[in-house]
Parts: sequence; structure tokens; C-alpha cells
Amino acid sequence: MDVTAAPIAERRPWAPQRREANPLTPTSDEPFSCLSEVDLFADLTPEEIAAFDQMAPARMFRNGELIFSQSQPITALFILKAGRVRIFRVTEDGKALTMAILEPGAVFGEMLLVGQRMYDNYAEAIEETAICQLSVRDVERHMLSDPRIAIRISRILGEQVARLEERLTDLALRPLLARVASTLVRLAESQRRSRVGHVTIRLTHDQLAGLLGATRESTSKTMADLASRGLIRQARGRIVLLDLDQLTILSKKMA
Amino acid sequence: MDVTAAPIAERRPWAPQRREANPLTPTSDEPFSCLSEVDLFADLTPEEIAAFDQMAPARMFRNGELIFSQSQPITALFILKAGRVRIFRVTEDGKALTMAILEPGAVFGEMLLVGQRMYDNYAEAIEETAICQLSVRDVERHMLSDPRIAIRISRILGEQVARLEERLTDLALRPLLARVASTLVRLAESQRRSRVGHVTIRLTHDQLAGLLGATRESTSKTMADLASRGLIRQARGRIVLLDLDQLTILSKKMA
DNA sequence: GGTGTTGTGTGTCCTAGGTCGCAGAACTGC
DNA sequence: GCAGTTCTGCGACCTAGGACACACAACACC
Repeated sequence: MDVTAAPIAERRPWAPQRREANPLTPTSDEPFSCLSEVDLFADLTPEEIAAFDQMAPARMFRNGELIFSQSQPITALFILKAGRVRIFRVTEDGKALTMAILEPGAVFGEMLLVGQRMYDNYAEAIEETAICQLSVRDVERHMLSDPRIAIRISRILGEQVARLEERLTDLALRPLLARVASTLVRLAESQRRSRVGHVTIRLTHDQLAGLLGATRESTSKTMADLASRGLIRQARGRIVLLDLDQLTILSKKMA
Repeated sequence: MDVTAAPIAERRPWAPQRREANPLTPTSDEPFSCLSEVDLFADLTPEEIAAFDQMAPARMFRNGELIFSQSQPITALFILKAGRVRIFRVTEDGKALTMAILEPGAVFGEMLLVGQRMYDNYAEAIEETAICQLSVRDVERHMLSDPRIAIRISRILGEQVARLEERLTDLALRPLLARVASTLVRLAESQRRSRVGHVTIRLTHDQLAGLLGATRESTSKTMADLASRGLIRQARGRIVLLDLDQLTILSKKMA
């Protein structure tokens, strides 16, 4: 903890554990490419990618640091190079719902590209994280007009719509057990880098609860249930999915 | 009711009151334009629009008729010319959630354009409705490649994402009263053709409930509450919003 | 190894909203 | 007008999951 920091800063539950500022390191030492392997740019030539890379400064964030709150439209597009990021919203009375947990390769802030105001979304690093940023100016100048990019954006947004509709109906019509199962399955899919054997999800019950729109307590209870059925195995901060198929079935069960 | 029809067809609550089939009338008599005034095509020249119009046959649907269920990827794109359409999902046990209620000028089925399978969405006419359809082939041939269209699609999807995120957090963190208020306000915005005085929303409590993810009963109760506060006035199947500002405030109130 | 902190298990309430059931009002079609 | 249907309004339940309050286990940092 930073000793120079304020008293302890009102500690709202969703709030970043560390304060927002403090760029840490520019980390331009190793000139890694931000954009290759990000499918938003998959249609571009290597030369074009290199050109974009020039204008995408990288930046590190510590666990808990805020990457943006709605008050920062300085940057148009973020590319998550390493680490993990949580996108979330907060209500007046301090409760939060997390919209997504992003894995490396993800692009976020795309709403600005599309004329949306990015609303009340916050983004927070949930571990040591490297992020490349493209400024509004560069993006407007070089990307918005490019049909290859536009099509990719459509695809990304389309997937997002599908996921959101799914979550919405789950939340509206399914009991917690099913929602937990369905969320776990979805998380598993979104990170099946290694399709070998069991998938491990690195999330605390608290983080999972934020994704579910439920409390930590009932989430814990439900997880215990799943564990007792042998569908998952638990450890502090990580969840091993043992039986994807069974979980998928459960995710569709109603009351 | 159609006397030749089956016994009464298991009447699941979400099901169309009339059966699916029966094209009614091709209605090509008056050659109206399907595509002008639809902003998806706003960037096209009048000639191009006319060309598309050729390939967009219109079709009428009666109140309650199903326009598509997930088993019909014959048509890629629907344009709602007149009437209203409800997009919804159904769970195994017959409960439904309404994703959207569309007004004339809306485009739907866009998910297919974007490589999504359109999932479990159903579309149903909720009044006498005229719809133009574009086939997968035509769309693929003439539109997907067109950057002007691609950009428009991005914009539409972006708005959709924003709305869905809003609804999701509402559902997760706000009590029914706030959700009702917020939904009413959203509906008002989406149809403020006449910005004069009070907005009238033509929906039954039941339809509203489907949009809220709540039951008809509690929706009714909440509506009565709003009415008693003088924020709305009610009549059978229609709701008059008297105090938008106050409703907006309410929509943000928590418990 | 001790001390603080962050995750997890549980247990007792308590309430928003679902469920069921019915009654009456409003519109539809004859 | 009358009969069937669709809407709306209650009211008496009942339950999933939230709120609160701990206790303890695991890790992190010195």
C-alpha cells in the first residue's frame, strides 16, 4: 500500500484497492506489438499493423487500478496485451455489476467508435496488466473509414449483443444455480486456450458474484453445492470445472 | 378464431394467438418503398435504394402471427414498414422475456449479417404489420461488402449493446419500481415521433411485464402505484406518461 | 513465525416479488 | 342487447435470495 495515499479513501466495495493515477512505467523498453494477434486488425497487412503500433503506447496497470471511468474520453480504444480487466458499472448506492472480464487480446472501449458515449462503464485491472491505447484522433483518422475494421467491429458487437441477451434472459428467468453454471461455462469457453482436460477459472466468489448479479454469500453457497455434486473443484481464487457437459445441462434447468 | 384450426393448440402463454403460417396477402399492389427512411440505408443513393426495393417483397402479418422462430434462416433481414413487432425468447418451461418492441422503421434479423446464429429469438407481430424481407443471398451479395452499410450496422449494434447493458444492470440491481419507470422512459424515447405534450405508450401490463422480466401482477401493482403518484395515467392497453422528469428520477432510485 | 488481509463457509433473519385464485371492467363480435 | 375474451385489480399465501454477522482458513508480507 502506498503510504503517501489518503487515509484509506472511503473504501466502497467496488472501488479500486489502489488509487487511480500513477502511470507506473511507460514500458516502451521492449517494443512488442500491440496489435498483431488481435482479430480486430486481422485483415490489415503487416505494414499497416506496424504503423498502428507506432501510435499505440503501452501502459502498465497494477491489480486494482482504474483504467478508465466514464469521465475519460481521452483514449478511444484499449487493447489488452497482458493481464485481465474487469468492465463494470456502479449504481448510486455503490452496488456494482460487472459487464465482462477480459482476457489478453481483447479490445475495449469500442463503444466510442460507434458513437456511443461509453456510458457509465468503468474498467479496472484485476491483476498486473499491460494495455495499449489508441487516441481518438488516430482512430478517427485511420480506422473508422476502413471497411475491414468496420466489419470486424460489427462482428465483435454482434457477439456482445448475443452474450448480453443471453445473460439478460438468464437473470430474468433462471434461478441462481442455473446462472452460476451458465456463467462458468461461458467463462470456460472464452478462455479455452488449452482445450486439454479441465478448465481452470481464476476468479474469486466475489468476482463471480459481480458477474452474476448476486451476492457473494449466495454465490458461495451455490458453488459449494456444485462442488458437492462433483461438477467443480475449488481452491482459493480458482475454480476447476470438472464436468462441462453436466454444467451445461444445469445451466438450462429452471426452478 | 379459425374453426379449422387444431383443438386450441396448447396455448402456451407466449405463443402466438393465431397460428404461424398463412402469408395473408403479398400486398404488392401499392409499390411503396421499404427502404427509404430506414437509416440503415441512409447513405445509399436513391437509385441504389430503388434497386434494393425490387428485391424486398413485402408481407403482412396479423396480430399474434409469428414472423420467425429460430428455425428459419431463409430471410436475412427484416424491415418493419408498419405495425409493431415483439422480439422475444422462451425458456424450456414456457416463460418468456421480451427483448424489444419494434416500431416502424426498425430493422431486425441483423444478427445474421454479423455471423451470429440469431439464437433463440422469436419475432411476433403484435398488431397488423407490414414487413419487407431481404434474402440471405441478396444481402450477402450486395450489402456485406458495402462499408456504408457496415458502419450503419455497427452503429445499430452499438446502441443495442448500450441498451442491453442498461437493462441488465437495472434488472440486477434495481427494484421493480425503478425498472418500470426506466422502461417507460426508454419506450417513450424510442417513439417520440410527436414530442408534443404527453407520450402515450400502447402496451398492456402483460406486454410491459414481459419487457421487465416480472410478472403481470406485480407490474400491475407497480403501475397502480405510479398512477396514484400522478406520474402516469392508465387506460386499457395504453399508458400516458404525465411526468417524464419525475419518472426519470424514479428510474434511478434504489431500494 | 507472527500479523494483517483477503477469501470462504454458514446460520439467522427478512422482504421483494413470485404464485395462485378470483372478480370485475372493458372491449369484441354476434 | 348478450356471450366470449382480454385486460386489470386485489388479496393470501410462499419461497429464493438478500442483509447482516460471524468464524476460520489461506495467503502475503515483514
